[in-house]
Order: sequence, then structure tokens, then C-alpha cells
Amino acid sequence: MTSIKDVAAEAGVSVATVSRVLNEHPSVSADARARVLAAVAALGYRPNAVARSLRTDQTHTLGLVISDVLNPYFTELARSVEEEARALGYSVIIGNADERPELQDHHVRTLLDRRIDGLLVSPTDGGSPLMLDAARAGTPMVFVDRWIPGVDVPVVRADGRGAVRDLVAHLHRLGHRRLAIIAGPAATTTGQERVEAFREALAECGLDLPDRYIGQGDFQAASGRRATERFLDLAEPPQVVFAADNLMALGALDAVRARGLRVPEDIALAAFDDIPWFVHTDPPITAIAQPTGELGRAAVRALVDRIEGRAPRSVTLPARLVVRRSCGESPVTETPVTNRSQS
Amino acid sequence: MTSIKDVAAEAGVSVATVSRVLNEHPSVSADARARVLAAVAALGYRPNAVARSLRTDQTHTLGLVISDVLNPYFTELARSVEEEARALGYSVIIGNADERPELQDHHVRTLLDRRIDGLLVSPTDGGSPLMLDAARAGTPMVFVDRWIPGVDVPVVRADGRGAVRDLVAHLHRLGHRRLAIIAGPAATTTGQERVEAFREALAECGLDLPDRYIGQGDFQAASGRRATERFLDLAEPPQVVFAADNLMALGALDAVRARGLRVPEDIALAAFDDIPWFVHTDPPITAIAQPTGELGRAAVRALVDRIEGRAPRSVTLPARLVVRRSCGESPVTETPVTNRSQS
DNA sequence: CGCGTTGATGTAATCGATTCCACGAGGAGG
DNA sequence: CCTCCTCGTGGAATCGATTACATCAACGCG
Repeated sequence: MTSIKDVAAEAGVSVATVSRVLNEHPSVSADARARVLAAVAALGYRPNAVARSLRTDQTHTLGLVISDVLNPYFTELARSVEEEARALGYSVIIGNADERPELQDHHVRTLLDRRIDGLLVSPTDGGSPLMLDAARAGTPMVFVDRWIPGVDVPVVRADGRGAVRDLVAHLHRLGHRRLAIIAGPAATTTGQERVEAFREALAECGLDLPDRYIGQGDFQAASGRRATERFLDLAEPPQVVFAADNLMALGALDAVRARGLRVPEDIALAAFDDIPWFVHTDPPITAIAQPTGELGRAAVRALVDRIEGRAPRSVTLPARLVVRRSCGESPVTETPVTNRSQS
Repeated sequence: MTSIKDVAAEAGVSVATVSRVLNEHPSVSADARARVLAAVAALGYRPNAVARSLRTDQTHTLGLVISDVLNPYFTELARSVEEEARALGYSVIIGNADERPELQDHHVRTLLDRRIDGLLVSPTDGGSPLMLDAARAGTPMVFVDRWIPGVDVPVVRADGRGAVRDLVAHLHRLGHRRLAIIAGPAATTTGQERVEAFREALAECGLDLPDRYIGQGDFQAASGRRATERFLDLAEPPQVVFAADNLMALGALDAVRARGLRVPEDIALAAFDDIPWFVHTDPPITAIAQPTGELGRAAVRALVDRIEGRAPRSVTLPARLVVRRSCGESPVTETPVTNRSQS
């Protein structure tokens, strides 16, 4: 590989001058600049980002640790994160935790070893010492989607309370009274919050949420299948299953189908997270849509603010209900029935 | 951040000794080793990967440039690549080209600047000078899924010929005679090959593929929608639409649905690439499944072979047909009808 | 008992950039 | 005409690791 020295020799100047040209330092003569640029072009020189990072202590790289790449929600999040980061001059390294805390730790560790400028995390658990130490030690960090309570790190997330209330009202209006939920892991905030929001919304309708109607899932399809089978085995099965993410909804659909039951005639289904495929499933699935792209972009902006010395802000955006046919009754349109969520 | 110097001071040895302990160099006394390890633990020291890379000229990092992260096929590919790479001691940096050559170039450039040890590419086009030069200059490289003819780079891919033949035979048996295809970009090998395979298979059944039954797509959903609309506008629309990837199939489904037509009664649909959602669409979609995980793992192994001085091998794995209901007639089971593909 | 070998360790060069500092030339101001 | 800035430039230190080479002690062997 050609280095700055080769360029300096070719242009007949010192490495310092080459560096100045490359970094657009003002005091370089037009003549020297031209010669350096010519040498760069002639040699096809590209600066070594590794050496540059070592010297400047900046990598212009963000780390993104997500819970599961195979989940379309996180894929879209990752995409918007990369897009915004690129626009701001940063690269992104994605680590896939696969909902496994030890894998999450592995990625956080390697990202820190690489001296990334900042870390975007959607925590899989309550936070390992490693991550907490890093936050405390001053590594720029922002939580996105999920967060860890009691840690002084900005959070960018969607608030699903309003949309869940809309969903429950919708279900109640359709005559459903026995509603069940497949929850996410209790160690995640989204795992807990969605159950809480659901319980509160039920209470507003005068319904309660018995333990047997709470299935324990882990945000993966297989757990959705298992939880749904358990519901169907109950003496009095629920009339509705609400899956706390899209993969568990897929599993639930599997389970219902395997018993030869129909949605929504035999049992209704709804999901948190909306994805393009939900329009074409049989039946189309009623879901709560998060402003995923906005979340990703806001998270990057907050993190870059923090990195570049500005004060980062936490952001909460509303989610909204998208009614389709999986809960019964044909909706008039594809558009959301209402959007009561507060910002 | 604490550096190797701090550790040396704390342990009362030189930096060379610390480095030797960390790299498991044999000639270090048990006593020194213990003191260094204690100092490392006490200070919470972690080696700076940037400095290490500069010195050793290895980053233990692979670059993966894929055409579209939002495509579940590539997501799964990316996941298996990361998994295998991690098992072999490498990290992966993913670049999403979004089917745009200039974005692909951007990612290749930044990855090369970072001095990744090797590059895995699924090219979006015929290959920019940048990529071709890198390959020629000796950057370890492997093509996965798609490739660029005439370049001396190993290729890991699936061969869909057998499966396409099975598909066409299946369609012919069901009585379909007017078959159309939504092709991918002509600049990609997969874009061309799938059309060719389809044409050949049709010929074997005594059918031909008129130009009006070839829709030009770009592997994105919107193009699938447009192409399908054009088919439906024909005086004699096709009886079957075969989409060359899963996203265009989604678009095709949109278009068919928007006209109030039914699949498969009014028009049959099949897709290249199988994804979990195809089981639950309405109707379940007949597709050609690639051994995605195997492809990703084989690609990483080939690339690492190349990096570590062993001879890399090209790999071609067979794809297989998965029959569902979208082409008519209820299949007996979920399992493939046949698997005639050659390896 | 002396010499060569082996093992443990430290010193310093090195990777490829950035940047502080010194220096010389040229222009402005008194 | 002298002094003082400013501008352009090069030399050299630096970032945090790895590693070639030198050094020194201890040990084995004839």
C-alpha cells in the first residue's frame, strides 16, 4: 500500500505538507497543493484510516448493537441509522446480539476495543457491568428502542401507550373480552412496558389481565408459537392474542394454523411492530406501527451531538395503531383508525 | 484510556513484557506473567485494536457489501456471515448498497480505507473500477450470491437451474401455458441467469418466453408492482408471474390485490428466494429456496482461506423448489416436490 | 573452570498518519 | 533600512501497540 511518504516523495514535499493538503489546512501554497494532488492521483493514494485514528483518537465510527437482525423492525432501524450516520460523516458497525446477553457483551467489547466514537444500544438485558462501566467512564452512548433504567444515557424510543389503548378499545368494540398477551423478556423495557400498557388499557375498559393470559416470550418466533399453544390449551382460551413483537406474531400464526383454527373467526391476532408483510398475510394483521426510521435518525443525531460536544436529548415518538382484518370486522381503509398517542 | 504503558508501570515490567504476556509469547516468567495479568485486571486494561492493527497490518475484520439489507434474503446471509466470521476470530462490517452502484462504491472505499483483511461482495452492477482494481491489486475478495464475470475472484453462490426447471414443470403440469417473469437488473448475474434458466426450462416444455412477458425489475418491491401492472394491462395477460426475488413478489402481490384479482385463481405467483413469511401470505407462496446460511458460511471460509494463505475454492450449492398454493392445486405437504439440482 | 546455549527481559525502531515548533522568506509599517 | 508579522514549509514527536536486537544471568558440558 502506498503511504503518505510515497506521496511526499512523488510530489517533492514533506509529509507534513501532504497531510496539510489532505486536511485542507489553509497555509499551503497553490503550487504545493497542486503537486500533492497530482501525486495522490498518480499513485492512487488513499489515507490509512487506521493510522489516522490512532493519531487523532477518533474513528468516525459508531457502534450499533441490536437485539436481532432477523427481525425486520431492527433491520429497518439499522438501515436508517446507517443512512443518517453516513450523512453526518460516520460509518456504522452493526453487532447482532441475537437476544443473547453474552453475545451482546461480545459485541460491545469488540466495538470498544476498536475505539468507536460512540455506541447505540438496544439492550437485550438489564445491562452487563461492561456496558454500565463504559457508560460511566464516559463512552458516548445512546439507548434506542429499549433502555436500562437508572443509567444516565439518553433514550430514543417510541411510546406505545396511546396506540395500545387504541388497540384495546378497538378490540373491546368488536366484542372481545378475553384478551391475552405474549410478552417479551422481563429484562427488557419493551418487554415490560407493553404488558403494562396493555394491562392499563384493559383496566380502562373494565377488563383485567389474569396471569394465565400472559405468555412469556423472548421476542423470537418459536416462543410465540409455544405461548399460543399454551393459550389454546386453556379450558377457556382467550379470544385475542396480542404479540409484543412481529416475530412472536408469526409464531402465533403458525400455532393457530397448526390447530386448523382460523383468524379472526376462531381467535383474533394483533402485533406490536408493523412490517410490510403484515399487509399480505392471511389475514392481514392489525399492528402497532413505530416510526422506525425517525427513531434511528433521532438516535444518531443524539449520539453525534454527544460525541461532538453538544448536549444530547432523549426523544420519545408516538406509535400508532394500524387496523387490518386479523381482529375481525373489515376496516374501511388501510389507514390508522386514530392516533391518540402523546409525544 | 489506559495503555500498555500504564500496565507496564503498574506491573513493574517493560511494555515488551506486557505485550508478550498478552500475545502468549512463550518466554515470559511465571512471575512476570502473574504480575502483568494482575495489573491488567486492576486497571481494566483492554488493548487498543487500532494501534495493534497499524503495527501488524491486520484488522481481523471482513467487509461485507450487500445489495439490500431490507431484503430478508440478504439479512439472513449477513447473519450467517457474521456468525461464521466470529467463529473464525473475525469481525464483520456490513455495507448496504441499496442496489445503488455509487453507494456500493462508497462502502467499498471506506472498507478499504479501514484496511479490512478481506471483502465479501454481492455486486450491484458490473463492477466499478475501484472494486476491479482492488481485486487486481490483491485485496482478498470473494463474491457471494452475485458475481462479476471475467474477474479472478472465487464465487460462492446457489445454482437455481434445477429448481427453476422443477418450477416450470410444476406450472406446466397445472395447465399454465403463458408464463411471465419479473427479471432483476441485467447488470447483475442473478438478474440475467434467472431469466435464462426460466427461458430454457420453458423451452424444454415446448413453451417460449416472448418479450412482453419479461418485466424489467430492480429487485425492489415497487418495480415488482409496476411490472405486474404492465402484465395485467396486456391484451392477453400471463397466467403465471414468476418474480426473480422475494421483494418483487411482494410488489406483484400488491398489484394483483389492488386490481381485486385473486391468487392463484386469476393469476398464479411464484418467487425466487424463500422467506419465512411466504408460509403465511395469502395464499402461501411457492418459492425457490436457497441454502442461504450455507452460502454465507462457505463464503467466509473461502475468504478466510484466501486471507490466511490457503487456496480458496468457489462453491456452488443447489437451490430447491418449495411448492405452496400460489400456483394453484393444494400440495400434499410443505416439503419440496423434488430436488433435481446438480451441485 | 571456562565457554556456549538458553531463557527472560529491556531498549528502541516501526507502522502511517497528525501536529507542534522552528526557520527562512517576503511584506508591511515606522 | 530595520523590525516584526505572516505565511509556507520541513523536522521531529506522538499515538499504542509489536518485535528485532542487545543484554545479562544461569546452566550444562567437556
